[in-house]
Amino acid sequence: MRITQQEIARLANVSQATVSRVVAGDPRVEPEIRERVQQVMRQHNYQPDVRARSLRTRQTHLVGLVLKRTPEDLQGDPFFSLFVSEILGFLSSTPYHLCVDIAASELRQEHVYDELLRTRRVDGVILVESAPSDDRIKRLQSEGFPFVLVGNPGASNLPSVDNDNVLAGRIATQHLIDQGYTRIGFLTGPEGLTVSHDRAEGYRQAICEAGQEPLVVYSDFGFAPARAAAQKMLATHRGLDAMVVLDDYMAMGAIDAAREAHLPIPTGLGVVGFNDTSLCNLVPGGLTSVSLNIEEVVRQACGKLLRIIEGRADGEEPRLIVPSELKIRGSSTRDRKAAMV
Amino acid sequence: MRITQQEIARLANVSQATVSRVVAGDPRVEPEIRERVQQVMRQHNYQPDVRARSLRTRQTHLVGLVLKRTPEDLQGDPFFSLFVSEILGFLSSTPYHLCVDIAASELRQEHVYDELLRTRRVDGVILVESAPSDDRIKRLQSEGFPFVLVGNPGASNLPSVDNDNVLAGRIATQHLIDQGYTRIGFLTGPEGLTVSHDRAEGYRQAICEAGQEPLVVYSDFGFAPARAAAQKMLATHRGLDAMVVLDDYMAMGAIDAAREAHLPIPTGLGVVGFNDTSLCNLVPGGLTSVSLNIEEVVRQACGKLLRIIEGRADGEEPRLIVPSELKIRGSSTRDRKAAMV
DNA sequence: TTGAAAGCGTTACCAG
DNA sequence: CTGGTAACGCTTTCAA
Repeated sequence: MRITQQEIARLANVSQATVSRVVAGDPRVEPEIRERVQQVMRQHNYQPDVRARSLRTRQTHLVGLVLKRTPEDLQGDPFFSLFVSEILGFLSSTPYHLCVDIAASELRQEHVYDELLRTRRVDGVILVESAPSDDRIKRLQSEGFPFVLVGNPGASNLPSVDNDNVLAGRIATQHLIDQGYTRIGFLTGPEGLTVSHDRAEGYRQAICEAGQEPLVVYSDFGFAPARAAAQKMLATHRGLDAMVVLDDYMAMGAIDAAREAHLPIPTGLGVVGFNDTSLCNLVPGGLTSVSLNIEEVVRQACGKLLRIIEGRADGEEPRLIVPSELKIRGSSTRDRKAAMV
Repeated sequence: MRITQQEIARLANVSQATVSRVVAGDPRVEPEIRERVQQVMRQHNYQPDVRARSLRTRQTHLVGLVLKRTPEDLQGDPFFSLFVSEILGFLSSTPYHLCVDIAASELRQEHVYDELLRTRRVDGVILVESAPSDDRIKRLQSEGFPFVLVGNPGASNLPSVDNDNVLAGRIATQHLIDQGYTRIGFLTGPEGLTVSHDRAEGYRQAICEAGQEPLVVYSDFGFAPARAAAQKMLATHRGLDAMVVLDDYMAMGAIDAAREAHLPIPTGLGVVGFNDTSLCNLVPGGLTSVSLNIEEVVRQACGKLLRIIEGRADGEEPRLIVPSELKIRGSSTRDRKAAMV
């Protein structure tokens, strides 16, 4: 059994309360006594039991991240790595830790929700990829549980950090129009997700302003589904000469489909992705991508969550928008003629 | 404040002890009473406070994963996604959760170690990429703290799940030899890591048996460092016609370096990676890779850890080896002549 | 400045 | 089968 304050107290000939004060750095302790207690603590390598402390202080110093995807969907997705590693980086300079959970099915969602929040396992949660009508959000709100949304401001005024996805979709599309592409499709994610919808909306705006015909195709996340969807798009719509794709990973799928269809990139097919992940440098000439500054988004989201948890988020504007930025590479620049395949 | 057993007891006109029994599913409760209590619990959506429970039972149902890399190193690395998502998948069917931490510097390591283990925040830890002489391991052992090593059996008899990395290195190398490559280099990870060393050892064995000259180059993890190292290798050793690379992600860097050096793959340069990640399908013709069956490794490691935590690992063989398997694709098959670049 | 003691919400033991 | 009660290890009043 681990050594307790009680033990330390006995060994240092003081009361357990005094040991607690020394641990807490309470100034109301005679320097001499403090020294004696610290000595004993060091000697026995004492560390306070975080479970007992949690029970008293009602804080676990744990933040939860609940992912809605299946393990399979997560596997090769660099967005996930980026997201998690950025959270870890942020938290490593705070007293908080990260508790990750995965809950693909509705049933699991419910369960994880209960297990994480209602049992008070974590102090707050970061939610990603939640639909605007997400049930969890209502429950979170009604329970007054600290949370922050990433990527889904929706219409309401919930604490969230997001990109202007409509604008991001616009930027990507406008860039392709400016490069002279005339039949531009949009390959997006599953229906019902705000990201999918918003970026498609921006795409529509730009396309319509340019007097072109919009074409939006929904697909599941991931390389293979995107590839299949892109194959179908290319087969069905022969004139297609460019694609905006919901994320870089899916864009890799589209690029693979183009190769199979013997369409050189960017001359035969222009491609723009989102997230500006490390995947972009993996395709010859590079993949043009709209950087959403995820690092910044995550940092802001974590900061906001901790402030909410600690009650320091008083007059703070709940919604925050982090600007996007187009990173132009070979996959969309016709003049460069950086052929691949 | 969340509702407690005390409250439930009052509302159901029973003692708090009885409520506890109902929660625990103790059979020694009058069915009628049980029903009444459950009714009240449902009504108020009662969930036991995990912090109080942890304090009593001395179990947090949390397993820790401590990563030694920096957030930057983690970013685009699909091995990390794979690893974590597999753990999550496994744990989601158990009552355990995952607590991830990152600790790049020695100082942080020490700190995270204390914070996670000595404070009893988690029930056990999964260690990856630890050097064989890792200080943490000794401490873990002397404290009797449950842990399992992944990827580093070293010489000792610690609980671990691993691949036979020497064999994996051999397989990869032998394959290139069989394909007729005659000047094969090995681009490995940082020095001092068992994986780096073991795979290089297998490489050396195969190379020497074939009467070729070994060439091992160390590099940091990640795309960019690997690319830089590969560039240097290709510049310094002109005859080089194939490379075994420590992981797929780094192999992507090597492939990029080859493209810059105008070496077509696989005719100009044969490449074999490790891990068989989704990256392999991202290069035209595919990247040949030694699958380490990470999914299986992770599953075994998690299972073993939980057994150790729960004291069910009695006579169990501590070390476990999961077999590797070569996945042949275009990047190493000369006959196919699937040129890229 | 220090100590005694009251919880925090459970589990588990011991009587009845 | 049920209720009372003592921990679990800590923080935080309240007196001294």
